[in-house]
Amino acid sequence: MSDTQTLAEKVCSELATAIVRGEIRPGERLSEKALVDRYGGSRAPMREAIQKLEARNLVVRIPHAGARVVSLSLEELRDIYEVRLELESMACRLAATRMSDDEIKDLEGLLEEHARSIEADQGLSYYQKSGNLDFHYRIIEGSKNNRLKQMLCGDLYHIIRMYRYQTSTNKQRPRQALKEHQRIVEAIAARDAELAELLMRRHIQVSLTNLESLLAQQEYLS
Amino acid sequence: MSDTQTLAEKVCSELATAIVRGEIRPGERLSEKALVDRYGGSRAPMREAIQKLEARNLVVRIPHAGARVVSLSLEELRDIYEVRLELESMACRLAATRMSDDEIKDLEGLLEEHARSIEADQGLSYYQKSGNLDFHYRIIEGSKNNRLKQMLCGDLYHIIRMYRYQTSTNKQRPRQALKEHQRIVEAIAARDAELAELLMRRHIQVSLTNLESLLAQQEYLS
DNA sequence: ATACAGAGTATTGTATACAATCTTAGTCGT
DNA sequence: ACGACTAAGATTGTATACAATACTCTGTAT
Repeated sequence: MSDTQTLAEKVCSELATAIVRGEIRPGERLSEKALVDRYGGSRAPMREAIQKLEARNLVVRIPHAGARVVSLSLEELRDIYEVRLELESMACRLAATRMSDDEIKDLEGLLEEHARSIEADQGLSYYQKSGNLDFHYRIIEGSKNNRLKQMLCGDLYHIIRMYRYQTSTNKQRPRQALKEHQRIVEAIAARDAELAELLMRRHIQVSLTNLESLLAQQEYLS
Repeated sequence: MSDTQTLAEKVCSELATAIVRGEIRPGERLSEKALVDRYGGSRAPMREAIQKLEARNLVVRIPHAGARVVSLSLEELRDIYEVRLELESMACRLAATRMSDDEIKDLEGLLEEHARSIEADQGLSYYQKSGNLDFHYRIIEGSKNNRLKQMLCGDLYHIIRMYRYQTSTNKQRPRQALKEHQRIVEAIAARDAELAELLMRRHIQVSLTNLESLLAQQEYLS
């Protein structure tokens, strides 16, 4: 069971990271021939890779006209954030009743690690990069709802990460974010689902609010 | 712009309805050759059709092993209902603030139609079939959130309709459901987002509660 | 009788070739 | 100068052929 991975899957995941990293820009075209030239193989696997990306909402395909990297308007981005806000709050509520004591212990340990990393003031970027995601990911895991997990991690997060430069709020408030994380975990440990949901909602709300103010500015211009 | 629809799309939508109607049963295999024999054409479009179905979560594909119609456990179904409950409640909350007065008027008209149809006691099945869906669809539309609409109508509803025999609750309570619909619309018309969300949540909750009791029974057996 | 191994078949993954559609550049007319 | 039409080129949709993998059935050994 070494490399049973299909070529289409490999190309798909490579393209996905390239898109998320911005190496391929929104609106840019993905021609099948160009992918053949770049990754080798034939058109069939490339086509399949593109379709997989379409399923992840990373590209838009128009019959006979080709595929383009998705290019979201601010309004579409607001829609996504709105849904994410709701689903992740829900996940937090469920996690408060469904996480095992051990999982909660682990989560507390993770936060302590983050705290140390911040105090050392050198893992700041670490905290930003994977730490924040890690925390949210564990909450989602804790919801014990696989469909929810699939929707949040599979569909929404790819796009959110792609446009993460919008979430400039989080950049210089790691301590504040950590505090909020801690209070969320406290609520979960207390099995207080309502409070946990509320705190998570507030925690994510800042990004959404920012986005909405951007939207408002944009409307002034038109 | 007559029949610019691609063969893969045609096969995909035909298969989708066949799956939702139960003509192709959960767990059944979808061989590419069989599809060629049934729908004509060659393997390439059939493959693409299957991939599209996978994107809709109607089939599961395993590399080198083929595709099967998705077969959900009760637990997976619970997950889906849980997410649907949350998202549709959210849609209702948003609709209360975002629907235009005209749209609300239309919605009230729709409910009056349903009422007549029920009193006549002949369109009972009509109410069940498209009427119920129509109501929920309009609320979702009213949320003005296209991503939310896509998730609910595109991904979740296909599967929910596929397993609708589970929602036996709704069968003999059209009057009750209509009442609930009316109160929801009243809340929307009053622009009371919180109440509208709460009422929708309760309205859908019965199905979820049923499912959970089924789950509980199942656990007794194991 | 059951479990395991292996060959053969069937099915999927990939490559290439052809047909249909769109895009683009250029020309013509107003 | 600008817009509509036309034709060449490029790209996608479809068909067919080959390669790689998985499934199945048979036979043997325990």
